[in-house]
Amino acid sequence: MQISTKFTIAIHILAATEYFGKDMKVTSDLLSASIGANPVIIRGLMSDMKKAGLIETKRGPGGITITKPLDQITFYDVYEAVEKNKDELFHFHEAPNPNCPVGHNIHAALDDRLEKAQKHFEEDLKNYKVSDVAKDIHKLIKKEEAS
Amino acid sequence: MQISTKFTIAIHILAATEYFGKDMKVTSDLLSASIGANPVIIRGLMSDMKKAGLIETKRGPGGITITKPLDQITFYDVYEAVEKNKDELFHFHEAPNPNCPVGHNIHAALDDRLEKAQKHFEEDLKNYKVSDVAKDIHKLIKKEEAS
DNA sequence: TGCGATTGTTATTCATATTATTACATCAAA
DNA sequence: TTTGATGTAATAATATGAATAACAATCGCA
Repeated sequence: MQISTKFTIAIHILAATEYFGKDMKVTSDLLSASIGANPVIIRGLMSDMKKAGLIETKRGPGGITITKPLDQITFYDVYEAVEKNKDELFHFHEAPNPNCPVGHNIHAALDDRLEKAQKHFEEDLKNYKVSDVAKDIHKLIKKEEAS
Repeated sequence: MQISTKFTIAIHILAATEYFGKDMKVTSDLLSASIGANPVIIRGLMSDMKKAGLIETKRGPGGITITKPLDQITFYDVYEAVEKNKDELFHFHEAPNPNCPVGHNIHAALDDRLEKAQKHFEEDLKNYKVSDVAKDIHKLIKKEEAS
């Protein structure tokens, strides 16, 4: 029961692109090295985020460009872009017995509440900006360099 | 990426026990039939909920007894009792590169925010009471019987 | 005391989802 | 047209979830 690594990897992609993008070309191979995940996974996430309008990619010359300022990208944007099965955070058991009065009605009694909880979770994700993560990384790196 | 069926099954167990408990002995086999899941799974969840103090069980004579009034059991109590890996809702990729400044600091920059989002999710689950589900089931069954 | 019923628990298998890997087509720019 | 990157499919490896079988442990009752 965990949200897949795709989510944290995608945020890592954005943060690393912001950090390295000024100085060098950011490719799936470079990101793969920073993240420690397979380049194909990175490319898949790049593709997902491209479809969601968060980044631009180019073949050949390669490299990622972030299309929106990071302070306009929330955790929810990333979550929505890359996570599968996000439509149903809760997983209902398949076959409650239709001949049992409880089994027959459990769905109706539960679904609204689960949807509400899921909605609240998603809304909360909108409160975290990727730019804040990027800022913290800059700070942490500066602190390291100073010491 | 889904919360396992354990959670909804556990709520089903409580609701069915409340509904049937007055009239008959509620065993893992009975629940298994209502829920459509294997009795061993049910027993495992019974055991988890027993440890969490939500129900009492007995061998031999068998049957579940709910030890707390249902309006004192929230979705969070159930979630906490049965869900594995609930300590880390978000799944970090294992091996960010320690030699990369971003890979090296991504954890520190992200963990607090992920913990906060997780905490909010858990807090929200405390707003839903199992008794409300049970009440709705009673209502729905009565409506069916009337028609 | 011994029997039947039920929970408690382990081990095994099966199914599904996640991640890694290989391979190669596609495309953009020099 | 060559080079270097993305895009994507197919496959394998791994992890997790769930089903199942088997049996020990326990309780109540005759």
